[in-house]
Amino acid sequence: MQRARVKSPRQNLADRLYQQIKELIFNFQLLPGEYFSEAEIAQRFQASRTPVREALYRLQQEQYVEVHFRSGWQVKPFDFKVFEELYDLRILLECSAIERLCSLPSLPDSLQALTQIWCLSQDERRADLSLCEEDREFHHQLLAAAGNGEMTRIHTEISERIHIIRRLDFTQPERIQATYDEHAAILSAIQQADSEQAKFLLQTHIRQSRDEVRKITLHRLQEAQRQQASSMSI
Amino acid sequence: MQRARVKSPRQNLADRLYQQIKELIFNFQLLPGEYFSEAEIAQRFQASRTPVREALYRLQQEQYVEVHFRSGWQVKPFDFKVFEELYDLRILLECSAIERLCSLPSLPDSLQALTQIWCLSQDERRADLSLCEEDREFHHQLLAAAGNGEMTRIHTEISERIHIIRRLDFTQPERIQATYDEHAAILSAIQQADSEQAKFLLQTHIRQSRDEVRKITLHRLQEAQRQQASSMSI
DNA sequence: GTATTCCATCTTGTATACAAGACAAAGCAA
DNA sequence: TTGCTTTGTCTTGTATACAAGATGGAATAC
Repeated sequence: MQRARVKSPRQNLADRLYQQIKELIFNFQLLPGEYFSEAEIAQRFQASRTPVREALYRLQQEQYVEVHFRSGWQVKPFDFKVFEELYDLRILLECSAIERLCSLPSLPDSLQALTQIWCLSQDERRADLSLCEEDREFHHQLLAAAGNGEMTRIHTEISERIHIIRRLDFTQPERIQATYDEHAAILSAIQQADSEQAKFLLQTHIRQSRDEVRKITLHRLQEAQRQQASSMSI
Repeated sequence: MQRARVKSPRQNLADRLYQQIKELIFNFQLLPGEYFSEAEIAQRFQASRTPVREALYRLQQEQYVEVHFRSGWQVKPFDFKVFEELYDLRILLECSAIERLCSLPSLPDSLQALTQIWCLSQDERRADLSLCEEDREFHHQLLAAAGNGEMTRIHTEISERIHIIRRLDFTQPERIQATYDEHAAILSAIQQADSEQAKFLLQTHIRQSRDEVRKITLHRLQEAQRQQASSMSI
């Protein structure tokens, strides 16, 4: 008979590398479309190729990078069509969550907590970049509260993938104010169990974000690439 | 300047092992909850641990197995709650695909082709187990025709996970007849661009499949485990 | 008999060695 | 110059060696 066994008590080197390589990509230190080798990464982080490969294969499965047979790795080039698809998938998942939430007899506590963060008067609101994380948390909590673990897992995964461009949008003050307004309105509709209204608001909210991102991304991307280029020439 | 590079021209050993280990799980040669080690797998397939590990980590990301820190691997135990969640996610994705399809001016050719497979008279119908694959293909084509590649990718992934229990259901003749009828009705509704009717039929179809599976799985699972046990004792 | 400690064994995690093939630049022929 | 061949270097794919720690049973103390 088997005993219960520990479930990875500490973080592997491979896990750390996974995070660190992902950060390289998100910070545009590895640019979309750029080629690199396992040895480069291993040297940069003072590790051997084995855990680097493990991290890279994980990133490959999550669609961030791609391996070419004996010819190195490549950061997946930006594909705006894919981002649009991911946004649509997000809308689908979150609308489904809203429908579920509105059919519940009472709201879960986790959603009540969201009110304290988002339903604020103008002068109580924050405007720093950490709000981008709060925003992700808002949408994540919608899914989590709806109670379907698999949907939540998928939603988290695609939110993470969208994050790389979504972040670029979160520096504009008027967008931040709009986010506060829209989140508050969505929560209010859910509290009134008005499923149709909540879904409409959410769709508008996400589509707006999607359109904003579509507008600014090319510009910001070039900016990020220039920054990267100049920092490398120092 | 970088050249175009080949994209894995042949199948890796790791890829093959991934398939083979997955088959072990699907055939219940590795039972849900069972512990095993990398070395066992490596020896069984006459390979080294490296590609085995790569395959296992991939299976771990897809939720089939789990690694325990320095204490071996485990096939994830059956969790019926998860299967229910996956079924609900499938319904959501396929209903979304149907809505999209019904809004198109004309049906894609790939859907027309499905009619030839499913809209058959009683005596033209087949009844072998290969229909299980056709069934997956049917639902896959719905997603593919709707045109959202990411939704299709996710749908394929969860269909694969459901397949392990879905297969057990596909031996009952009356279930096969019902599948023919229901697929034909769904296609017909889509052809008439009757989104609501198609969605209703599809939901009923998938929920029925889910409920059937729920009923028989425990029985069949024990059967499969007995078979496995007896083949091992020979 | 029971609980505890210790140790041999087994497992994964990581590093390294080697093999097979892709790539690119140099050399060469026309 | 242009195109082809060759060859050396680089990259991933796979095998193996070693390290750190988990597990389980035997030995021990009581």
